[in-house]
Amino acid sequence: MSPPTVVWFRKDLRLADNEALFAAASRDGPVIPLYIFDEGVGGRPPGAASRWWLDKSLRSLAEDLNRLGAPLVLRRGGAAEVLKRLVAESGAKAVYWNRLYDQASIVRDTRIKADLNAGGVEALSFAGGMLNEPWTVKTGSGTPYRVFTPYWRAARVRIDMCGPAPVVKKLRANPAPLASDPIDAWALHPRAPDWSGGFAGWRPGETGALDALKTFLGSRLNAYQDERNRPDRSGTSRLSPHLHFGEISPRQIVDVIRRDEERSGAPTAGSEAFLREIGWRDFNYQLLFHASDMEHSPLNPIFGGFPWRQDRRALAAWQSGRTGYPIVDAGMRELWTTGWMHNRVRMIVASFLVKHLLLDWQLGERWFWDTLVDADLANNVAGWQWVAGSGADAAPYFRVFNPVLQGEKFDPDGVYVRRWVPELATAPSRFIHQPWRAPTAVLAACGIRLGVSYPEPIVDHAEARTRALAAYERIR
DNA sequence: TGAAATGTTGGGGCG
DNA sequence: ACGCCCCAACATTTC
Repeated sequence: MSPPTVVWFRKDLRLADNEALFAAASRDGPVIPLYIFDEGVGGRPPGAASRWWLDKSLRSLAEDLNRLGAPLVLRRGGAAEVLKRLVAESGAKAVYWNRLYDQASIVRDTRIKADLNAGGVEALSFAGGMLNEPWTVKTGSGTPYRVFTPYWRAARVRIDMCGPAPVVKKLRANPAPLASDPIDAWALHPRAPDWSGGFAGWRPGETGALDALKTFLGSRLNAYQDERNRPDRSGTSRLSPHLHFGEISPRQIVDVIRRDEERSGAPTAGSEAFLREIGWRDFNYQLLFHASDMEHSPLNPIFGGFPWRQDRRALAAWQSGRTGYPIVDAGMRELWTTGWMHNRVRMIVASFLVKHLLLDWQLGERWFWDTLVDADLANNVAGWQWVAGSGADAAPYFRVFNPVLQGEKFDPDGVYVRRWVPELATAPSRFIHQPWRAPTAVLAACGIRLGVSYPEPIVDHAEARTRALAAYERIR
């Protein structure tokens, strides 16, 4: 009997387009699928919303693997030690995994690979969940791209060369059963209190991911370019958490879109716009790969001296959706309730924290990390630095979103605001994004008491804008 | 993947 | 009829 191969699952909780799993399944011996819950080395621990998702995603993966014949082994602890022990227990001669690209994971995995190899165990890593790995797309002079558009021009043509790995249909189980933690023991699902009631719309796991993609392609892709900025409608793919956990890979998405295009003749504006968003994900990964300290410090060094304010009350108002700006508050409450926020609104609330409140983007980044089901180091860090103006290809600092205009433009009837800020549900559309401008009689007729049932704006937009521009002048 | 300030233009009211 | 002014509407520039 050939020795078993361990497949170490990380951010690739899927059976399709899983190179490591496919390679292991193609060998003679049994396959031991393993997931390690490692809260120590290997980057920051997942936030609360991510833990909620991980719980369901692992259960789904375990079911799928059972169906293929090889049960998922769950273990907790330092990855190096867990792997060493499992290899000894099982007599495995190979450990396969799909690569991660953040600094902490790279350091850990490199060491593990060397240790395993030194112990006579073959350690192999495979291309994971990107269209192009971070080091593959370079400018003519060999440096990484810092601006998205030229990056995408170069990356876009390369993605056509790679197709997804075949779906794994059958696995040979390890003859001897291996100990596995009961997943309940990891307490990933919140209790006392269980605040996850609003997460019920999600279906973590590979099946849920494929269904989400199918629904999106079938009904929303065509209009994506126009609808994706409308938080009052469901124009986005909602694939972000599935992508983060690797329940579906970008390559699968490209593949499905391409076959869709072949059927209809030509690429549509919708599919190109959507691909571009997947391209942003790759772009962010390669930014963080080439500048790993951007997790903690601004990519543009002049922002190191930025005069951020300290204001716990303002931060709390932002976090809890009580800034008095309806579109901001709606977004923050959608996030808190569902673990997700529409991308357009993410830009608005982020701009508000950084520019209107002059609070350090890292405070917002940490909050998103804890509350988003799709919290992803590269996307989160790059996104916040983009908004703050300190990142690569960033929005210029003087570009200050006006939350009233943004609301009127992208949520014209206030449908989104009414949904998430029920205190304002009866406000006339004219004033839904600026209730403080409504005549007293109008407010009274709707039962709104500013400062009582809904807050007054915690900052004045014009003043905040001037203050932000002045702060920028100080570091310029 | 903005907004606000400033500049320009052209139609219409009006003396 | 003519010029002046007002002010949308749009364009450009500045932050």
